[in-house]
Amino acid sequence: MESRRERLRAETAAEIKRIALKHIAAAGPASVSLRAIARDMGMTAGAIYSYYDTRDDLITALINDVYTGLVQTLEAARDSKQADDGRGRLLAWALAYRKWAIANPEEFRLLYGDPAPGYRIPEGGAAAEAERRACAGITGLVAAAWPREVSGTYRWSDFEPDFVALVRAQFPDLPPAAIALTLRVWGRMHGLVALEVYGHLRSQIHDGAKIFEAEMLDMADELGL
Amino acid sequence: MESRRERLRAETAAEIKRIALKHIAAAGPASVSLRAIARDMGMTAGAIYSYYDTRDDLITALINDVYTGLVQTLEAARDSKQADDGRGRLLAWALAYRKWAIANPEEFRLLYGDPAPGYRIPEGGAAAEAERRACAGITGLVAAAWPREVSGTYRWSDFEPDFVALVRAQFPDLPPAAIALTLRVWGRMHGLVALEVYGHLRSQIHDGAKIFEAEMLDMADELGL
DNA sequence: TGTACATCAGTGAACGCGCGTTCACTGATGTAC
DNA sequence: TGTACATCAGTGAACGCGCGTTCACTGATGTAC
Repeated sequence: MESRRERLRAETAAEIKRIALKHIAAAGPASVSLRAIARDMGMTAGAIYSYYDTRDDLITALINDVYTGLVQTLEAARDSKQADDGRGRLLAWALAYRKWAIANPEEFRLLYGDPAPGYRIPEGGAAAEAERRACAGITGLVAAAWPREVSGTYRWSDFEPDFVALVRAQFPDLPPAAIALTLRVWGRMHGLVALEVYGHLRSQIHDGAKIFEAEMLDMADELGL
Repeated sequence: MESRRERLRAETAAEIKRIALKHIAAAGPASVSLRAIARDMGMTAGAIYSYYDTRDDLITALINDVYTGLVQTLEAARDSKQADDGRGRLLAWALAYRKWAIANPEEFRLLYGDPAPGYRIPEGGAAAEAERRACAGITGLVAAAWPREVSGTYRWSDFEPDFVALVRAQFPDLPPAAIALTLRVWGRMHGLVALEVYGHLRSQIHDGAKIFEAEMLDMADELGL
């Protein structure tokens, strides 16, 4: 029931994002400028305002798209392994995370660095939704390794209520300590990748794949997977 | 043997950095602007060019100072523990890393995020020197846990030659696998801190201290410390 | 101690840039009769 | 099928902004005799 006009409109909105992403990939998140995008599209800068109210709105849309894409990639990698292969699923997720980051460093910076000068991430946006989904994915991977022993004792009140509600709905049997472990696993996956993408391993090592894989293998061992 | 003029000059150069750091702490690394600094100092923007040839030169100087300060903090924390307390020293270093990052989030972003729009880190600068020093510090902590078993087999050629030379001079008995472990330890320390500083744990947890400490305790255990 | 000169930190004005955003408008596309 | 009108995507010019950088200059501070 969508008119020709609506279709064209949606296509233009999508092309704006496509060009913006091209700029990000080429020169980093800071290079997203409405004028530059318009120039590339053969349009006037003002025209973009029919599609996005504000530059920040566009950035938000980009973050949503990129984050959703990343999560889909991770889920697909995980699901390429048998459901009962907890170890394989965890490793597939982790390696896909690094692979995506190395292949899309600027997009990684968009999500996990400073998205753009002066930009503030909106509180309840769709990026937060994608982040929740990623987090739930890791929780599922950790759940496969449960029960087990970890450092520290936790209560549900250690976590944000909204997040607790979400987790408990999806994983009714997991204790708070498992959530703590989920976040730790996430951090452990993230650390080497962030260092590598931001160039901090460059003067030590040419390729971070090997130590990242070793780290993830040992992590899987320690999780008992 | 320094003249009055030289002293004043050095003081002004230092004040420029001090004000720049204040701006970074207040509004992030992207907010460093020569004009804003000059304004705060009651000077003209052009005057800064007697002290720093370029905006990027100033940023480089800031990164050097901040990184050096961080490394000194870490070394001091480590050295507050007995030399034979390998576990205590590792934990002191790690906790000091997070504490510094949480207390100085914008400085952390300056070092580990995008320093400033359009800024490229110079190759052989003093920031690289500070990074080497940090890396050597962790190597020392890992050395205390050696020998032990880890995933993967390594050759010296897996690492950058300059870095290898440095490590072998300082720790002649360590094998390449220990260096790999050093980088992994660094990554593991960095991951949760980076996520927390960039706000990615905000919707899950109010305070990352507890899970970070648990992660570091388990890491020390796994290192056999 | 006093004078003549050199140094050099800081001024102020200018250059040229790209940016986000607004707004009155044009002209093509769609709709209703 | 043809006409009258409504919609609305995109124009182009403007606003005001802050930025890095350059440059001829002034005037105070230091130096040499």
